[in-house]
Amino acid sequence: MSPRAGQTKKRTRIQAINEEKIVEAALEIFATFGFRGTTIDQIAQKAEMSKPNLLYYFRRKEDIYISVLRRTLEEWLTPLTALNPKGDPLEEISKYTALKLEMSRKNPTASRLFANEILHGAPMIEDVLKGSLKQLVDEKAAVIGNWVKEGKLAQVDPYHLIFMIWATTQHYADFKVQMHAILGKTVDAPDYYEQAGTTINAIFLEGLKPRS
Amino acid sequence: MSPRAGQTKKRTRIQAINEEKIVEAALEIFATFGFRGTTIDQIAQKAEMSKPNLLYYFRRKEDIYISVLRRTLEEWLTPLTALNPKGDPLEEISKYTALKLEMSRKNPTASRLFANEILHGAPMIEDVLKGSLKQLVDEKAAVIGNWVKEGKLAQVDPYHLIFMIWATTQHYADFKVQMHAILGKTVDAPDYYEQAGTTINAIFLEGLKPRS
DNA sequence: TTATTTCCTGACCATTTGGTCAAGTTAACG
DNA sequence: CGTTAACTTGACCAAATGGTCAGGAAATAA
Repeated sequence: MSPRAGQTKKRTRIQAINEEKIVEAALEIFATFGFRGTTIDQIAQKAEMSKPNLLYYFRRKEDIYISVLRRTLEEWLTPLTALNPKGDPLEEISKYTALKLEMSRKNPTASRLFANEILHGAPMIEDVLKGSLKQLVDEKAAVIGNWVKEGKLAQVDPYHLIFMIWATTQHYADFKVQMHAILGKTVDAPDYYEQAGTTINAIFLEGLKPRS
Repeated sequence: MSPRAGQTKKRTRIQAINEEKIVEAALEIFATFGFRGTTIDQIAQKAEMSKPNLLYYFRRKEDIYISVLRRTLEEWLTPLTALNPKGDPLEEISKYTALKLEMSRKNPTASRLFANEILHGAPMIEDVLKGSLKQLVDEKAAVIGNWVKEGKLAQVDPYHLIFMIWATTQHYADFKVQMHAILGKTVDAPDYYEQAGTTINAIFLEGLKPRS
């Protein structure tokens, strides 16, 4: 019988190994070529496995994609969870921003996969977005809203602020190619992300107005 | 003989009309499904034209795509051109940001098309990015750099600032679906983009630190 | 009007690709 | 060791899709 990945049916050793191999290979391919642009053969090849064998673990291409997406999404949202209502507001936001930027640097593939899905209307994860994601964001937006009310932050809309942080940091993963084209090899320099972080942080905290 | 779109061969009346119809239809389809995800049939249907007829004007799918991309890219970069070295720095940047946000609102399709291309490695427009785009950005980054030197702006890296502006504003087009999922119907509210603009501007100018 | 060029279409083709299946191989377990 | 269940594969299929082509319809020019 087929193992039906994702079920709780007592996974075999080989099953665990192979599913892991497939999902890992699929992440990179999907992120690069998108869902339609990816062929099962490509994934199979990268996972060092025959196509029928791959399809033994995941019955449909869509199943692999969803599996990869869910795993990525989970990882992707972790930093926001860490935003601490009891911490210092400016510091918390700085930390969160730095963490997101760090993720864009270390795992741009995940960011691109996610961006691609959203860009195409998020057909596979609409429910997650409207469910757990919305819930988490609502919660953290409330925290930020309180900080604003208490006068610990400038008067800004919490949701738009969160969007701004996402946009700014993920841009370094999603639009890497463009940055590379504009800046030349600088992008690979070790201090590139450091400089990005400094600039982002400066603007988020102090804004562009010069202080004398 | 085939008309070979893009050539300077004395375009007929019908040719002009149909090429326009095709490119316009293609923009929306490509932006929604990506290059690989789009079928010629889809474009033909949207352009109210048979597939062979469409292929009479554009020999290959790629030709349509490139045509759409180039046209979009050009429009997309116009606002940056308007950044005036002799204007007031903060005002110029505010204006530019507002303009980009406005474009994201009015023409999200173009933004998504572009984002999609970059995300997939920009295989078709690498030369443009490294050419005219780089040139333009270099020029404007120098302008901003001067403002910083003159003490009219806070100490920030001009390139990263430009990236931040792009990221923040385009996010409203590219990640619209996600925002919609999180905020509910609010996204369609008339004051939604106004609120976005206010927040973005406030942060870019003043930062998050509360001022008493 | 007539000749010529441009435009348009149905039918067709080759390739790609998601997915199946019967049969063989390997691992696990008693 | 033997039996059973899990795993693997080559061969195959149907549908989708990019693209061609010969010939007909419509403009346009003479």
